[in-house]
Amino acid sequence: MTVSKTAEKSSEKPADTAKGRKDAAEAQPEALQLGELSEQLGYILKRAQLKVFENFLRCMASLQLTPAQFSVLLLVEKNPGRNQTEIASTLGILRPNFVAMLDNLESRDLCARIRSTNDRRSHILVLTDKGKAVLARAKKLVATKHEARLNDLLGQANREALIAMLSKVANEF
Amino acid sequence: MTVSKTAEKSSEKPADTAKGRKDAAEAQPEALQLGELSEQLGYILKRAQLKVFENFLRCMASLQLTPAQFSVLLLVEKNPGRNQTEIASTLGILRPNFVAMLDNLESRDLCARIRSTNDRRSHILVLTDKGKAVLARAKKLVATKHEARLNDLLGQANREALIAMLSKVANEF
DNA sequence: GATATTTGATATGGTCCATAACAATTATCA
DNA sequence: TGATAATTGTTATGGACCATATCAAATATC
Repeated sequence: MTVSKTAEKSSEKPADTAKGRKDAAEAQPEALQLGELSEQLGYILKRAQLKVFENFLRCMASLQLTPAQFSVLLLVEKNPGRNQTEIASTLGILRPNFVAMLDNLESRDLCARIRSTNDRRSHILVLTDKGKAVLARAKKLVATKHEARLNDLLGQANREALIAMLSKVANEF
Repeated sequence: MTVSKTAEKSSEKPADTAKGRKDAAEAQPEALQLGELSEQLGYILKRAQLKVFENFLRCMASLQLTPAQFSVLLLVEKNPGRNQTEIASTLGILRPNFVAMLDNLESRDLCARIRSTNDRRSHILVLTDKGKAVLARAKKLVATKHEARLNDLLGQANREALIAMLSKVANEF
């Protein structure tokens, strides 16, 4: 389905620099027909997902949190005392790829790895005080600037219906 | 929001090999609490998108078409006589990245680049006969095996509502 | 006709995802 | 108990996808 993440650079200049144009009569850029593409589930899903992630990053610019990082902080907060493998696998992150991610969060003093006394192989993950504070601010930004945008766009009822249907697709498709 | 594409390997073995467990009483894997994550738009969107792409690839296994390749074939069919830049930009693909993609499709004799006589810089894209035939079969597979699955899951009305809302998000978020 | 722009292409780097392999630690069980 | 298997975090590595700079050929602009 394609749809890159190039984002806002839709080059809103008149685009009058098209080619096939002799008179001043036909000056349209002759937009392409999307055709059946505009009803393809995967195509629309990916476009929507890219737009949502873009907006998320803009809303979180002041905290410098990516969607993935935000999800890690949320999950660690809700599940204290879990190790890397448990957190990573719940999020669908492979353990090897989770290492660098945690290195990042830990270097920013947002979370910490603690050697478990029960099983000295594993690292228990916890949020630092700063991590808790940042997550609290992040939640507010997400709620007021990000999720609220869905209400403005779809309305409360439709927003809930959308989330419900997407969950169903994510779980049962 | 994370959610890798590791797919089906959810390791459905009893997972009884957990740690904190002395008696046979408490043998649950103690699933993590998703908490607010399960209502995060981006998280669910990405999960749903990965599932849909997975299913798309399975449905198209016999034709070896990725979602991106399918979208290119669809767009070229609906817009004959367009060049690489036009097709690529409509799909949100950057021109440099579109080259290898076309090399692939052309090597499989699904589409062809034709030097334009009007503007000898550009390559007009067309589907080959084989490309048209493959696309026709692909459409049928997508309709019967892929998109039909949404109806089975949500019902016709909800399916249309979901597509409409996702389009709105993709265009106006 | 000199300069700028466009098109397809190459080279390159970044990010994310996936697999193999390893040391340290723990579990299994003969 | 002790040999073997499994688990945890980690490193190394490769692939797929995305983005930028740059280039030659062709065209547009002035």
